[in-house]
Amino acid sequence: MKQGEQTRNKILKSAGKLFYQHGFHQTAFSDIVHDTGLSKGNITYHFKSKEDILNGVFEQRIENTHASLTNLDKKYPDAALRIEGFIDSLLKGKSELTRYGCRNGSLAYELGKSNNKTRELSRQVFDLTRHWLKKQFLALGFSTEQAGDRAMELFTRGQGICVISQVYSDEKLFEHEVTQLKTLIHNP
Amino acid sequence: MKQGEQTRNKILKSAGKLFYQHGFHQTAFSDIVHDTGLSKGNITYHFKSKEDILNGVFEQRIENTHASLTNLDKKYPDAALRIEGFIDSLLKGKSELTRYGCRNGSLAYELGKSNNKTRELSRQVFDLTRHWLKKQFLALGFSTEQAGDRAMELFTRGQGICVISQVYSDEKLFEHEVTQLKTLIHNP
DNA sequence: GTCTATAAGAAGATAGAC
DNA sequence: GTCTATCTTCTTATAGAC
Repeated sequence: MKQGEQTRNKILKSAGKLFYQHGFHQTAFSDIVHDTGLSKGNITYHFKSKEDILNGVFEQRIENTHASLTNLDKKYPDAALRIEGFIDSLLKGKSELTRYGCRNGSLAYELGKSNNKTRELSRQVFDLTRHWLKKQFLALGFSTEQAGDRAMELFTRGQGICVISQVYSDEKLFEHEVTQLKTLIHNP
Repeated sequence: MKQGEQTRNKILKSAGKLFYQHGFHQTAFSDIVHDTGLSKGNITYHFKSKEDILNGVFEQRIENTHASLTNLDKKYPDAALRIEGFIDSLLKGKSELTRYGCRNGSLAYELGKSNNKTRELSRQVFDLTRHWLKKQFLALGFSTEQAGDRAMELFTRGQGICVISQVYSDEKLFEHEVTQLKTLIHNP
């Protein structure tokens, strides 16, 4: 990896973390400067504005989400196990998810009200997971309509759980609600 | 109503709308000045800081939520009808809810990451609805545990639907998902 | 590519007149 | 109670040296 590319990734990683943990508007340019240890000028060289960094973060997340889902496909041969693996990955991240909410959902919710570009990018990230889930439910034998409904229910409940358990700062609540999502795999 | 109180309410109404439609950090003090038609000095006379306005908005929402739920109690004699009335009120607000998300959830999600006071106030608003829902499910004959689970499921799904349908800017999606919440009233 | 220094603007909070 | 005017700080963006 060239040095420029390395710096670029460092900025995106740092900004992605800060936007997630504090929100976009509560993250100042100078926060990214501090966190990366780079100079303001250097960051500006790679990204012409804060919004430009945001777009880069989203692109990175599209890649990461795609990689995670592909990883589940490789790890588990069976659709039921894949969905279970997906839910388990939520459980594994319960501490972060309870504290800061969903990486994508919280950012989308903060910025989607006004920023169309962000809403479009959020949609792309969401679609990756939503379509993957639908595919798994189809493989389980559900009809197209049913599979779409199941995927959407699992998805919306996941998002809602993140909102609620963050407000209540309650990991037990998170765990209980997310575990219940597994009933969606089998019940008719 | 005294003039001071009138002005105070005017500020809260305006700020509540702006915080909801644009988010807290994307609403500047000057936006509230413009929207109310009042002077900056006058607003500062009633609220010593922007965060003070925020707290006022939350107090107002606690009152409004309480009033809405009491209203449902008066309007419908039966628990099933009350829950249905609750869900119908969501459907009635679909345009706003799809565009800006949940009044309380979106603000809670934006600010809950860092602001403890806000998280505490959000919790109070959430609890009102959550406990009310649980009470209705208890009246329907569910066990304490089941009623709590139902209330929480209805609540989290509602929140999740708001996040998702905002990202997709899709009222049809909102309507479809919210309507499905009615199955929670009867199914075992 | 990376740095320091600075500009230009917006934000929230304050002071004092009426 | 309500206004105008000002202060201070923070935030983003830019310019130019190395």
